[in-house]
Amino acid sequence: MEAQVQVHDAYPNSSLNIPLLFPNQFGQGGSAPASGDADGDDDVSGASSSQQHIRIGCPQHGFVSAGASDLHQNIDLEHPASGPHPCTEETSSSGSGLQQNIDLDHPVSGPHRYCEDSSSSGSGLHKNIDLEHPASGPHRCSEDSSSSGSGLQQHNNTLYSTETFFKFPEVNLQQHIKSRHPQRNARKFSLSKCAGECKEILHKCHLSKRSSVEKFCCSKCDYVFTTKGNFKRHFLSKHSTEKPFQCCMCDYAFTTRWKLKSHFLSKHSTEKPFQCSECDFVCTTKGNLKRHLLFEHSTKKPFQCSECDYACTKNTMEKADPPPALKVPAIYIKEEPEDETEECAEREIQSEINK
DNA sequence: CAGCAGGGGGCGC
DNA sequence: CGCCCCCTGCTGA
Ligand SMILES: [Zn+2]
Ligand SMILES: [Zn+2]
Ligand SMILES: [Zn+2]
Repeated sequence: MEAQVQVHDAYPNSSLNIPLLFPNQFGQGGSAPASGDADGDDDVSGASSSQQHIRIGCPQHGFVSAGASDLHQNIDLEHPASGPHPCTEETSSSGSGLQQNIDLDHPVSGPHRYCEDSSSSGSGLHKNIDLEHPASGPHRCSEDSSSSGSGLQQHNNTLYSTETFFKFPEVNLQQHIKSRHPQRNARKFSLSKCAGECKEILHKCHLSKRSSVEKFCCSKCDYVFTTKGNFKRHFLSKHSTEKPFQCCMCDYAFTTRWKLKSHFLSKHSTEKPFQCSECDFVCTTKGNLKRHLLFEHSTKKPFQCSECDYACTKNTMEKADPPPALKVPAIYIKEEPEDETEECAEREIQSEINK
């Protein structure tokens, strides 16, 4: 929560300036694959972990856990000493490869919590600060060799330039890793049973015999993806509980950095960079502006019923203008008049009629 | 009607 | 892989 996510300009048409206050101390604001470990710990609230007084550092990455159980759990889950070493990214699944991965601990990476002003309050995460960073006790920063109290304090002050509000709110090691070391998370993912499962349910296929284009099919839901990356994203969002990208201002977590960014911009930023050219309306997303334009300033009704003259601005199950005479289920409202969708709609209608 | 989260396509690096 | 785009669905005013 404390460090900034590197902000690419998601809104090139605006001067949107997200108040990310903390320098990216961990490196280049690195790529953070949307992936996680296998523990399935989806509780991003971070507010529930039994606290013990003994702090034990994880030998793998130096983070000082709040409790021995946390540490143990971490070691079991994050640094398996044995096992099949499934890896999605490497053809080699040998133990040495695993060791190599482990040795790559803490590459340059950026933590991925969006943080706003320190004067803000109300984040459930914030209340954990005292748990993690009491006034005394050893605090080894996982990314920093500085382990002395004063050194760390200085370190934290540097990291979290807005006084002391955002330090380490995470209450256990896993949460710490999730929030601080996404890159590392990615590696863990590659080692985890989660990744193994991901690999298991990925079926490469060629949709058409004529086509040489490889497609990626999820065997769990039979969805076909055009790229492996899209499949992986799908896996993470649908078949995994991991959401490594946590918002610092609320308890929401996301599977991708971009979604976190979107969330932060819409929920925690006061900026509304999208201004309607026809009225005073402003909003946070381009999509909303587009919808507004469609609803408010367009006389076009692109969605024409194939069965009658009814037309409207929507093609969804949202409340649309009810058809004049008969209530036509949304399924009967055909899409934009493209050949394929038209055929599709016709087929659907036919099948409904046949029922 | 607007805010916002979820999810997939696709492009550029 | 990160990012942007788009669409969809849910929700509440
Ligand atoms: Zn699936
Ligand atoms: Zn948030
Ligand atoms: Zn307008």
